[in-house]
Amino acid sequence: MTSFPDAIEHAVRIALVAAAESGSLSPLGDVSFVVERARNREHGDWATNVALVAAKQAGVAPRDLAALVVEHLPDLEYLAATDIAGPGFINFTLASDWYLEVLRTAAMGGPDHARGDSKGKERIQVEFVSSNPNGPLHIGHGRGGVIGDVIARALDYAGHPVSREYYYNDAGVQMDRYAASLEALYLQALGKDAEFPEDGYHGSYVEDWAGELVAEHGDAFVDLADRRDRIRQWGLDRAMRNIEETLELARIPFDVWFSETSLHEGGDVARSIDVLRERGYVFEDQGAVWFRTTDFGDEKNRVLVKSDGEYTYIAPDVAYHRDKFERGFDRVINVWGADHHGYIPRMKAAVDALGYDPDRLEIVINQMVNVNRAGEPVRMSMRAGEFISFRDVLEEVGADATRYTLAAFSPDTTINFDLEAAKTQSMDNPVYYLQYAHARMCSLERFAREQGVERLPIDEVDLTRLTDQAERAVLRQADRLGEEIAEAAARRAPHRIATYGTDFATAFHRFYAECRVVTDDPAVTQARLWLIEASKSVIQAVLGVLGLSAPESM
RNA sequence: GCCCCCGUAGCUCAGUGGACAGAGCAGGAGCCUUCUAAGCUCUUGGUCGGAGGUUCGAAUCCUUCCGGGGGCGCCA
Repeated sequence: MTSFPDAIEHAVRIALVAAAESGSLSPLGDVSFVVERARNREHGDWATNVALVAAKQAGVAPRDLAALVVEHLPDLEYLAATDIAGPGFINFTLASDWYLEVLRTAAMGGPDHARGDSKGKERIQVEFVSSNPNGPLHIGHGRGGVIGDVIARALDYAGHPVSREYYYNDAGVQMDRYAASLEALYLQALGKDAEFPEDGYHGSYVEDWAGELVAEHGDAFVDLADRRDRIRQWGLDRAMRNIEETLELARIPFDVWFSETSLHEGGDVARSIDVLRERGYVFEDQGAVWFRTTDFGDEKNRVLVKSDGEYTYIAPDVAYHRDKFERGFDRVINVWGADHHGYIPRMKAAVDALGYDPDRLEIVINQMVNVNRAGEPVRMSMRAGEFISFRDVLEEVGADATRYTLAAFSPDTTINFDLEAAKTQSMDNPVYYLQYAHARMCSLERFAREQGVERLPIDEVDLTRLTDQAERAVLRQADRLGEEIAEAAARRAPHRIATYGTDFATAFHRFYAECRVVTDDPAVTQARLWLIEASKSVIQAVLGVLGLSAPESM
């Protein structure tokens, strides 16, 4: 089957050569031009700027060059018209046959009809959330979670083998502080004398969980020699359970849960430092072991092993990234909050120093989320104790509206997440606009059935009865599905899918308003029922990649 | 001081080299005795933060300044 825009680009190149051979144009070298969808309907379906970019080299005015290209253009399937417009754009209008192909493909292929081919696609790991297992996820983790999840879903749809991974720091100092806090509260709850650690965790959840610990184990841990370790393990399990439950509520699945401790126990941390040392990037100074990241453009060198013999967080992270590449991923994407952006040069340096191309590690940074309630800021400090968790938000606002709010904006933009606005079932909340389109499609099909209208096999239906502009507009939008998701995946820009979904829903809602589906004309009714089937495929694909539910009625 | 993100309509944001800058909300005017009005149509509203530059062409790329947010540890 013909595929656009490739077919047009190919035809234009042929035309350039043909024009040169006919003597009306001096031969051009490699010309770099684009063929893209026209923004306005008056500009047809596809447009190329070839005449604008090549005019200077050809020594011909853009519009004249465009005319030469059009004149020598070979026959192209599905092409209905070419026009020269504006400063020298060539616009291509497709025949309605093309859109009936789009309809058949979408209607028969279901939501997966526009999935990309996996042939030759990079194997990609997406690592995200990766919150420390010492407390609930907050909204920032939630944003990273939704962004990583949608990127992974989009990559998968585009044809990439994808592995979704959660890395948890269950070793390290933060874990000690958390365990010590739990331990102190546990002992205090049992009436024992215990001092709360100065750098302990103050969240009210710590108190709640210490209470659970007492309820579960009573004073069984009090006199144990390995009390702290037992409590640490219990606390780890408790936190992980909370995190897993929250992610499940948010519909964010993972393929691999990777433990930092496993790196230490497997000797990978020490081994990775050895690798760096062998490659000449390690030195000792003031009793500490240093990684010469400045060799790779970092602003200063970084400590791997502190003078007290403890690893810094960098050491296991080096080991972890080495492990990722040893597992054979072509590309590794990490989704981090903006507060970690300064860490990128270090991590890139590590990958480089280990002998891997640092470009294979990509970091997607997402900006902060401010939580408001009816315009008033909600305090978000972990330390202050009172903070609204991601789970609280999911439970209050619902997974659909929460996910949409976190996915619909560019990761580069700071989000002001207003709980009241997100809960409102209005157009402040475009998630309903998308879902309503789906519910409407289902409702139309139900109504047809209730009226005794049976949809005939598509081969027996005259799709050429779809002649309304609104019908064609739906199919024009439907045609974009595959490339929009692929583009969103390639740019790591999940919000593009939400934008596209809104465009599609708009076209559908307009169709609904313009065209009555169940009519006195059975042929038209049949054709429109198939248009709805195709539309369902598209909207379900969009909702699926965004991880939103597709309600059959609202 | 250095680094990252943002600055586009009253508000929240799309648009990162193309053709008159878009959407939703808010404001104004219409559309339900036949398929869901969580919808549709029309309309008001913009020096794309400022100034230079590159280009046939700049909201988009470069420089610089201004404003807002975040980050710069032998913490993670």
